[in-house]
Amino acid sequence: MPVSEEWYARPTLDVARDLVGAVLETHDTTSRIVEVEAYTDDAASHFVTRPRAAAIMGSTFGRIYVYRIYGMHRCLNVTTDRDGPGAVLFRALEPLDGLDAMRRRRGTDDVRALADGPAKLCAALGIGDDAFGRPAPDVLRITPSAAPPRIRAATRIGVTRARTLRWRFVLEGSPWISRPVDSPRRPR
DNA sequence: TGGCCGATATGCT
DNA sequence: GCATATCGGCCAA
Repeated sequence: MPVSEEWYARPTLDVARDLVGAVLETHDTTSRIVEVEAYTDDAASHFVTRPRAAAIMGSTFGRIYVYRIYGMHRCLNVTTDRDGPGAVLFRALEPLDGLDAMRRRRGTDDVRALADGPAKLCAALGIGDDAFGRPAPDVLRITPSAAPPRIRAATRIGVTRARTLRWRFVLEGSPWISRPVDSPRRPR
């Protein structure tokens, strides 16, 4: 059973963890979510660094938040938390079905590289700026895994602030993640 | 209104 | 490992 908007109203970290291992369907693709990151009101969050563009993080839950970065890339989030600002960034997917559509939109035949990064998966799914603000269930059908998967927590990728937070969550042992998890003993 | 910077991807050394 | 494409969002001035 796909989740409703209400499912995203819970605390951001709970939603983020529950998304790992879930099956994600769009109108023409099916994937497993293998890597996400959580953002709330921490120093690295767009709610802080892009207060206007990311205001949706504070005022909604269960809505699509798409942002642009480095001019050409788009990344996909869902807003969370009824009681405060929050969003979960989708960072990597394991493609299950609709591979041809993904290949076409990504412009590559390398299955490994179809969705192993936030901008790559956004392109692979065909999510554009027009999805901004739409109810998540209208765009993404999310079905959490029946049995809780093994999850590994790590530091978030590419952020320069709030580096100590381990709010990157990956599916243990998945070969589809965007980068190896960092060691807890050697924070960067 | 100018200038800096970024939750990235890719190609080259 | 490193350079760089490419541009919206933001804020200082």
